[in-house]
Amino acid sequence: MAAGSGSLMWFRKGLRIHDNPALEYASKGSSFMYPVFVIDPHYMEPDPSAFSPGSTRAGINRIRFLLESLVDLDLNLKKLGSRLLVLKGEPSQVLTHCLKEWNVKKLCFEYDTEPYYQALDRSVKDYASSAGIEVFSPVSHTLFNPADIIEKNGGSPPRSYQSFLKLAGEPSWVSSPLSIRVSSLPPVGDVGSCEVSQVPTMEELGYVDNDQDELTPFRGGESEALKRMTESLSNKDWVANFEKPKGDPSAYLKPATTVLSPYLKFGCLSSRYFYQCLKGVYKNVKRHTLPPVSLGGQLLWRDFFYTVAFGTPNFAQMKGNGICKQIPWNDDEQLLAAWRDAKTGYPWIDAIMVQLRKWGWMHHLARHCVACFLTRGDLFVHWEKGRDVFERLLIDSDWAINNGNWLWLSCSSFFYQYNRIYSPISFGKKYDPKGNYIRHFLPILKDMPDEYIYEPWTAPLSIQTKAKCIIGRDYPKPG
DNA sequence: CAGGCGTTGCTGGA
DNA sequence: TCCAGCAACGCCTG
Repeated sequence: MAAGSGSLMWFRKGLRIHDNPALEYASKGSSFMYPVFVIDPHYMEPDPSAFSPGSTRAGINRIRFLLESLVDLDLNLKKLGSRLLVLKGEPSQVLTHCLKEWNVKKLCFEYDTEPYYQALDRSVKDYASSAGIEVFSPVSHTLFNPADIIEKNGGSPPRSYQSFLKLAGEPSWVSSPLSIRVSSLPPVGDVGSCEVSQVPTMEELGYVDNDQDELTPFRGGESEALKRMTESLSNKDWVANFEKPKGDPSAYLKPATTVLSPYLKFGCLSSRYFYQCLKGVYKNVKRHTLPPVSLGGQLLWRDFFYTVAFGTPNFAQMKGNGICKQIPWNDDEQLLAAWRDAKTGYPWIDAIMVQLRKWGWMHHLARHCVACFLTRGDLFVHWEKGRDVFERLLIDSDWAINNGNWLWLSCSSFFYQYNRIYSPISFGKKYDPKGNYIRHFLPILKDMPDEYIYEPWTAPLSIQTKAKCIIGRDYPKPG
């Protein structure tokens, strides 16, 4: 096939050109480079039996976000003289076939700490080394290498944020420039018999009858990520004074946070580049907030959860998880379904669940409210059940962070002050006394007077009639 | 092994 | 807006 040396750049996360060491290495000294993304049926196969449109593991919002990110990646590759090759199938089989067919000498992909990729990458690496192919798999998804932190701590991950900070220190790369701009890439070689396609549409993937009436307002892709980051960082005052717990969870027209999490999840934005840019802002202001509440602190939380998740066997479950408190949760499918389908009868809780379903994103504190409500706060349903719903519906769904936060909120690990419960009535009222957030996501309650919007079951029947919302008929009464 | 402390609770009072 | 009181867990440090 290709004379000289060819390389294969395998994209999974890390859907970006900037600060992408695997891409840089793949392009260096190669006469051909094959940039590949594999549509993995494990994640992408439509599942009509799921509780909302999408696949078994991802709702349509996240699948759409991924496809948008791939389209943008393809465009950015094309500007550099390359393009994205999309293939379908079980990734290790597809990869093995491509490696054989294209006769490449180098296989490059970003290191991934999730169990699914740990197993997958093992099999791909095994094949590559048996075939004499060089494998380059750098850590570039997080600020630190989780394995380094664990080693520094004597083999086990730190279990508190403060001890994590001490172990981590400043990232080694922080003062040296990251590779942000790429001027050109090697051309794509002959694809031979491999079935290469363009980035598919939702319809081509088999998502035909999307009955969802409102889709996420957040568009995927590296270009959008960089634009969004630049906009957020341009408000230096806001950046310098950012305190996560002071954000307003009911703000939806202009969210109280950056909403960069979905871009970090897919690697459309490099967390390291974000960190460096943030440092640049901090340098130019008199004073700024600090971890854990600062904006930079949020990136460190991300690394904290990646580190604990990587170093904890059975992290994503209660049983066999050494850091998880063993709690006799109930297994009530009806309570779970009411929570999942926004039918608890508490407008604040239900509105958040509707935002999750429609947007695939809610404010961090809103997530806390519904997670607390499902588990230790009210329903006492197993955190793994809530985790599954979030994992599927969130566009920023991240294995380590999602599981970590469910462990946190259910008081199973990291946090144990179980008497601190978010009130499903008064917590939201503090921020949004008129209930604008509820009215937007639960329009059935849009004419309910302010004084009853958080507790509509207390409204006299005459008021309910006037508001065209009878509790128990048009909107549920709390169980 | 005891004491300090922990990103983001709630209510009620000043 | 800030505080005390509530009741009280378990990790980390010395």
